[in-house]
Amino acid sequence: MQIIYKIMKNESDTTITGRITRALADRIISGDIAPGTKLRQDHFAEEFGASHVPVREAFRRLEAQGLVVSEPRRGVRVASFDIAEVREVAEMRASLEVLALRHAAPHLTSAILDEAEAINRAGENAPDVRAWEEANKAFHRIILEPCNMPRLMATIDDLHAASARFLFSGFRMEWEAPTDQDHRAILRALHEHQFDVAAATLARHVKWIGTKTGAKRHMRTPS
Amino acid sequence: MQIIYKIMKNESDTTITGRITRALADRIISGDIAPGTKLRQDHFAEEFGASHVPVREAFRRLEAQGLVVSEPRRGVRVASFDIAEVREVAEMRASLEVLALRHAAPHLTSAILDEAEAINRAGENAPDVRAWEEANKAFHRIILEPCNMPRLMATIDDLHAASARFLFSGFRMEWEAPTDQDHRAILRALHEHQFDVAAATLARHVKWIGTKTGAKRHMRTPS
DNA sequence: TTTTCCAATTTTATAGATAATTTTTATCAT
DNA sequence: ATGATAAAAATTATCTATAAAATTGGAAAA
Repeated sequence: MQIIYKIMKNESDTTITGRITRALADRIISGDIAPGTKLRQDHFAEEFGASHVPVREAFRRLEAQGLVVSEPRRGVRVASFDIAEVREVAEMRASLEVLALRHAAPHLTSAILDEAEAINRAGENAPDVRAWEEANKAFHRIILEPCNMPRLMATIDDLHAASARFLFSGFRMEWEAPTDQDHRAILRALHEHQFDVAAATLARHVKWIGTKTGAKRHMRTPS
Repeated sequence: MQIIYKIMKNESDTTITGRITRALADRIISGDIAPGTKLRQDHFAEEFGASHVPVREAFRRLEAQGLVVSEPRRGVRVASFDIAEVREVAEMRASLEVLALRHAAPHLTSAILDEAEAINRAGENAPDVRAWEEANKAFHRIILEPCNMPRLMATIDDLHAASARFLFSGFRMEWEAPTDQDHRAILRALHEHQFDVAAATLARHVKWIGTKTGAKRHMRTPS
């Protein structure tokens, strides 16, 4: 999967396929398009004023990210998920983010940690889930990025996208910005060079998000 | 990256895109097509007696697996790799395979362990690297699969493919089938329900493969 | 000789058209 | 009514054609 290093950057806007990929990913993650919905290529071709070829290519990328599933000759539909997958993604994130943190730790400057703290504060004041998730992603990314492992980061990004889906599906209405104790604890540990503590906290944090988020309802194909 | 659950099965042969994807992946992994080689869509379209549209879709899948890199409007080329990436993939594998093993452990029957042992023996008698790698992959897969985490397994599969590339590139000529002590140690630990020992051995084993394999030469774009 | 620039060629990206398959709908028999 | 069946419609997969961009090769200038 997922390894589409460039897609997260602006290179995707160069090509029609890129624009479509981004737009569809956004809608799927935000829950705008429900799990199980079948995605017709002509429909989106028309919507984006394009032919269906770039739409199909976008589908392939989304498939690689695990956002849609594709059955040959039967089209693609938005990937559905259940508690098991929520936990699976959380566990994968925990493992990989800890790995990233271990490698990033030596390169973490206090400038970076300060910025992380700023991002964290922004998250705590976020007006809605969407903004909070944005800050949350940014927080994780800024402290992990210095690991200098592009493939690892790409995989983590994909997992974040999956996590975000669960988050938006579960918390949609009854949500308020929490003060993120875990993030603070992680930063404190990093400041004091207690990398094992930081890693352990990060792992617990990510797994907790997993259970907290998806436990409420299953998002299954509407039958 | 990577999450193309179906591709490993036979579903890929249903469609032209699938056949092309499989064929190209095989050639890239085996080193048949060198890193950095630019892949022209028309060329493969002609070779496979198809148009370039399915070729492009195959490219997108390969891109997701990290086997090719694509620059908009400039085509795709076989992904090159260096020591850093070899180590990166090894570390990711170590983390994720340990995770998988932890979840698989409770479901490991002695029947499964016996089969794993048989596969291991087959690997030790393998006539060439290719056969050894096949057995190696099968060994890892059979003890991890019971974790029942499809996304995790798909990611691990992609990482295995990357590892195989390094293996084939580094050991091409001077190779002979080793008796795999690590595999045996892992099985022994699993038999005795010493899961932590098994996990630790697995992690060390995977990382060792990483260093041993890729250390010899860099595969960079021929300039 | 080297460099720069422009045209010719190649290659990618997208569109439009066609074939093949699946899904739906309507009809008929039980 | 219910279920099976077949024709019709819709949809996917692929092909052929066209447009746009990049690469190449060579000519002109320094």
